[in-house]
Amino acid sequence: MLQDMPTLTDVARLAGVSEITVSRVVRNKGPIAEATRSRVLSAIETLGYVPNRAAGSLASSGSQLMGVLLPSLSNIVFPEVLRGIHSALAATGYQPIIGVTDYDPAAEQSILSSLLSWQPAAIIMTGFDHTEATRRMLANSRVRVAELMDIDADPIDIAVGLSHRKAGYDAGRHLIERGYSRFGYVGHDWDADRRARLRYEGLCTALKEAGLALHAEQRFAGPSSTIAGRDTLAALVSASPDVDVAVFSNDDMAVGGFFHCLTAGIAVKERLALFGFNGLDIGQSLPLPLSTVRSNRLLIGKIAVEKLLEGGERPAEKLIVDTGYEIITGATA
Amino acid sequence: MLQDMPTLTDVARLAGVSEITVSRVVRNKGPIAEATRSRVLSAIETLGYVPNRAAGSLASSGSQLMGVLLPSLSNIVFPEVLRGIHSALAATGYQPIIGVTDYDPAAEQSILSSLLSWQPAAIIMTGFDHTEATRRMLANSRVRVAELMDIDADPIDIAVGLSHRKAGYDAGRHLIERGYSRFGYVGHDWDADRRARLRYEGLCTALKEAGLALHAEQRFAGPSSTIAGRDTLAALVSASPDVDVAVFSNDDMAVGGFFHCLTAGIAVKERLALFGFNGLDIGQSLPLPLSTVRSNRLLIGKIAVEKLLEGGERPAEKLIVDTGYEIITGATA
DNA sequence: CTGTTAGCGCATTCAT
DNA sequence: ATGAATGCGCTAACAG
Repeated sequence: MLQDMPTLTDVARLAGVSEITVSRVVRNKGPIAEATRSRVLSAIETLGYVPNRAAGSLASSGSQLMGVLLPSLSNIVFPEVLRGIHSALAATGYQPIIGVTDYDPAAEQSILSSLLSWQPAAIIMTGFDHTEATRRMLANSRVRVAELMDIDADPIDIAVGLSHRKAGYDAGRHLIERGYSRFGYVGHDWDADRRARLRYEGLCTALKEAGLALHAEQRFAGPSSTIAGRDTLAALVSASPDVDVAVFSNDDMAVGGFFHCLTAGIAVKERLALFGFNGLDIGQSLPLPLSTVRSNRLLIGKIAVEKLLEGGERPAEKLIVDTGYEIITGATA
Repeated sequence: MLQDMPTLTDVARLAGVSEITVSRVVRNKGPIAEATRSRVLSAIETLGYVPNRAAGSLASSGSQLMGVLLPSLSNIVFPEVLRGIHSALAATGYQPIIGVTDYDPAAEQSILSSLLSWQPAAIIMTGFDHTEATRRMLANSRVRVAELMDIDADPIDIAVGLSHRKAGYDAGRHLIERGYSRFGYVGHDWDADRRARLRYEGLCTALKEAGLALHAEQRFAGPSSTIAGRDTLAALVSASPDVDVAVFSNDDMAVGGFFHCLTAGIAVKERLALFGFNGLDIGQSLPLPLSTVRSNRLLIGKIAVEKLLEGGERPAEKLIVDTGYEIITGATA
């Protein structure tokens, strides 16, 4: 869509040097005499030259693009990961080129192919749920790949995240130690959100080990949201009024649950304890800070970028980075 | 970073046709016999061919990329705009390539130059606050540009958004009609967020016209957040206990204010009314749905893409699309 | 420290 | 409906 923009050749002519010299100045590569450099720089300035990266990318068979595949932008968690990615990228001159899969492996596959066609330096994906074709494309292209959020499975190359199963387990232990025994679970659709399910499984394991079991359970048949959490807790409480703690699939749901308690006049913690997952700001700004587990979304994005850019070729060894988590005691449990 | 990936030539050889025929099949362009098409398609399949868009872009001097410049990813509003952009793009085969400016025009300029180097089909930016160099680059490149969120100034090409000044004014009128008279304003840093300031100005105009003025005012010296809203309202109320309505710079701040009222035992609406801006889900899921103004973030992103892709060349006429807003009466004012 | 040569993979002419 | 020739703007590899 551009037009007769100035090219390397124009800059070179004006500066009285060869094209490759201009190229070197632009990329800060190779030794350049200060005098030439500044001559070139001023030529660039006066012409308003903007390099054409398509050409550069073609010539060097590589790009300064990093492909990012996110399942969704509706869940605040992924913009936060993207923010971490962006913060690590900012210093480097790389740009993220993003696609949204809507939790659909087939969509992921088609978007991946379209991202790969830009010869990205690396690919960042979410989770381990890929089609066979996706795996093949990744294998053929040999780009480095990071799979984020989760470390409960075997990665293609690099995994950065936390063990959701273990986080769920530890949350269960924590609550059991605090004396709760009649557990309710308030969840959302986990066909899409596989990690919520892993936390659920971890929780159940902890209960079983303590000779307990889930006392009640309600799952909203859609994505998580404050409103879903509010309504689903209402349903849970009306079906099983005697639960003493509600564990939510995440903080959004838990904040909604908190609102329900306010409305229904349920004394939070005294009569019903609430526990979330993620450690979002909104939960911590509640009149009673939410008891939850802090996951490090920014860090996950940041580390993924660092690790991807660190090495050159994809090594034989797979890499798993555990960004950990931390139980926030809070005031709701 | 790729390696010996198959190219058009390989596909052509395997299918027994010329390169250009393969190219035509890939791009669905020009007349192709069904027989050849399927032969080519299966060759593509067996080789696992992925087109190289850098080459395509170079040859055709255009790309299927849309540059998106966002001021921030921390404020939920911008991921939502991005979601609108993405939803409109999804059908088209375009990919967004994004940059985050942190509200800094100089950063915007450098990121823009880096985005332009990919020969994007169009550019989406936020607001009207650009450096001179930015304007020059945009003029030279001749790409179509949409400036989002705001329509209170003269756009380069297309503006999509709403009049924040008018929204602030209407909010003021609405509250005055409901009988409030001792207005407090709870804001955040508006050096960055120019639109918050426009709303503030609109509010002040409405007050002045009614023979009123702001009774009290507190501005948090940082970005908006629930916690900032909570603490800043606390400061406002302690300095001026007699305000009867608090107008917040946005919903995040207002939700924080609501939490403060809960904690401090202030009867919302009876003793102190609360009013926000944006119409976020979180505000509407409060025990008392927040009184606020709905801005249409998804729509803004969506329309921007549609308008950008609609025409070919940049026309002489500038285009301004008002996506409007709507006062949500809610229950907090 | 700087220049020469040769192509990267594809799309745009214009033919056939 | 298909093909041949040419070049997009840049960089790798080697010289010098």
